[in-house]
Amino acid sequence: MSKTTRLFDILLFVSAKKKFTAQEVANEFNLSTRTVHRYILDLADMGLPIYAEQGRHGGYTVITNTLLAPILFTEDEAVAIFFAFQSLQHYYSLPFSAEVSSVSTKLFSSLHTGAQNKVERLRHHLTFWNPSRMIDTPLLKEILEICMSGKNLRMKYASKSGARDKYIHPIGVYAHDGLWYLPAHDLNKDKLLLYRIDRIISIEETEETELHFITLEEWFHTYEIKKPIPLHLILTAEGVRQCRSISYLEKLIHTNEDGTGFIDTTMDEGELSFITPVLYRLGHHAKVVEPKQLIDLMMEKAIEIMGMYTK
Amino acid sequence: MSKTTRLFDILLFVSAKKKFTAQEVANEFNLSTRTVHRYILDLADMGLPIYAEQGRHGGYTVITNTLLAPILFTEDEAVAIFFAFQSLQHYYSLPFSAEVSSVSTKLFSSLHTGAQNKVERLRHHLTFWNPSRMIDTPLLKEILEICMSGKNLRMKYASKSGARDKYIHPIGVYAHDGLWYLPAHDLNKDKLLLYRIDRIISIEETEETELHFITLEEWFHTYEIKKPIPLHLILTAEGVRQCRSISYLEKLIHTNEDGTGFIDTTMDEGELSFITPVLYRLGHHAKVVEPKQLIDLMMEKAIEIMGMYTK
DNA sequence: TAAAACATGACAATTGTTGTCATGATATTG
DNA sequence: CAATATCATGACAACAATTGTCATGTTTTA
Repeated sequence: MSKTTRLFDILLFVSAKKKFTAQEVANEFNLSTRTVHRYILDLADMGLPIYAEQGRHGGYTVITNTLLAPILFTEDEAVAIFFAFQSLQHYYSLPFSAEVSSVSTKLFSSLHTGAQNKVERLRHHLTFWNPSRMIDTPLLKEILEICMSGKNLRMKYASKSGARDKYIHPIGVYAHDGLWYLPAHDLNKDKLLLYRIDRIISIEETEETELHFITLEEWFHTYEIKKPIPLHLILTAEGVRQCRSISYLEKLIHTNEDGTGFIDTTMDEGELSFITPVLYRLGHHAKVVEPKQLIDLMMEKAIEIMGMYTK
Repeated sequence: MSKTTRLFDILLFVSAKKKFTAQEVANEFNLSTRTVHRYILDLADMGLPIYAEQGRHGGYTVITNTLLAPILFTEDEAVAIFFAFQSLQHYYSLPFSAEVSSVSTKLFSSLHTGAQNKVERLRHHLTFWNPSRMIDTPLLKEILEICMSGKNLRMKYASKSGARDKYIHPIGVYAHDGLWYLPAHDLNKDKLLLYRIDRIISIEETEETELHFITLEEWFHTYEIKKPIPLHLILTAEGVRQCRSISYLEKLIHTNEDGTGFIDTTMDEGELSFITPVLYRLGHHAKVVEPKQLIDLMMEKAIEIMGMYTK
């Protein structure tokens, strides 16, 4: 085996072990301790942050986190990583903010000047934008930990009606539009609900549970209709155009030859509150045929608004 | 210099040069051609995709993109890259889709089994969600190129009133909520406008221009009020709560001791169309005091809706 | 056919690596 | 304080790897 390969093997071995003696490495790799000392000098020269403690119970200690085998990237790949991180930049809270900047620095400095310029130029013309929020989500990391541990959670939550105590089994966390959400099984109400993590005031971890709950992936793909109600809309040509930009509706549009269209599907009653403002904005470009409830909600709102501004 | 270092130097040299002869490398690094041949064999063994053409004008050719010096990452950094890419996963179109999967594979396979499991577990509990769109944006890459070249652009654009020819100077592209946008200077109307890239039907590049336009960064930070109008809202406690989730308004909220609040600011007339549906949804939780125009728009909408559903 | 390139083998000269032994420094333990 | 376990470093011979030179091919093209 070549010296280089062996050196990297030792690098991985010691960086995983964090603390070790020369003798241990010598045994593991069948080398003399003298050679191990020489190797460690080489690794230190290569920049591995390692220090030695002398005397009985002494030994070497590696400071960094566990290292990975060196990876060769192409320039294009480095650029992709760069912009992937850029897309996270707008988040006020992230589970791994330190890593984002350390990786960016490593990559950027390993690019030659020409490529660095190219990245800089790209940065002036390409962005992944998210609303930059001022809302802090201090409990994010802790809640993610609890999700992974499979434990239940008692928390104080700032709901519509004030601070409430909740007892839940968290499924996972996800970010959307600059905010962090927590889908969870409410153990008091026995149903799946969605919480905003920034609205969680305090938490109190509890025991592990035996019960199996769905995963986050399943949560996203579960589209459970509990109380099915019909949704039937008639769209003008402009209505079709606008609905195509609404991810929730775009897959449901049927288009006529003249450019107008319609939507005829079944939805869950719970979605009414989401769809009402959408249809509100569409105005006469989307006429609701069914359900009656939706028409009523829109009328109510219209009356509410009119009542506010007419004497 | 150790063989390894030299080998990597040569790797970087040849991967940047793409096509070269053994003699060139021998001169560059002061080696005999025999040794260079041996080195190239080593690199090929290490997996560098390289092939040789024999005969006069022959030489070696490296197939991949330019490679970077090998980079050592920590496990945590690898995980961060993973999830950064995950956040891009929902985009139907990306300027660098191939790289995303190649990097993910490289990183994942370099993790040891324990860490692979950890990533898998994290994946079940952490997601960056974006609406997954079905809208294709085939011209994205080309338009990004044109942005970077500084050229003007003639295009056919599917606007509200049908396909229109536009003559613009593109500033840059950005993604938001699963869609790609193009801020650009309209050279006919002489003002900054925002286009949806998926609505661009065809493009036709034109000459470079001398004029200086703003960068994408500046575009995001420019908040130009052309026709200032006042915005004065009175919020209930629930209105305050809801406004805090609207990134556009959250910074403007003033809160009273009892939990209610108000917004008193100046905005541009152009923002009226954006803010009307927002206030509509807030209903009686946000009462508009000023401007009159906004009240009128809301009343109009309310009348439009009422007219649709009353005989 | 000559020239320019890759391909590969043999071999001696040179260079690099390793283990052994030796010596020293430093910290801990009984 | 002496014994012990650890790092640190030097010298040197045995061994292993690398390199350059020379030789002999092959392939392609002007």
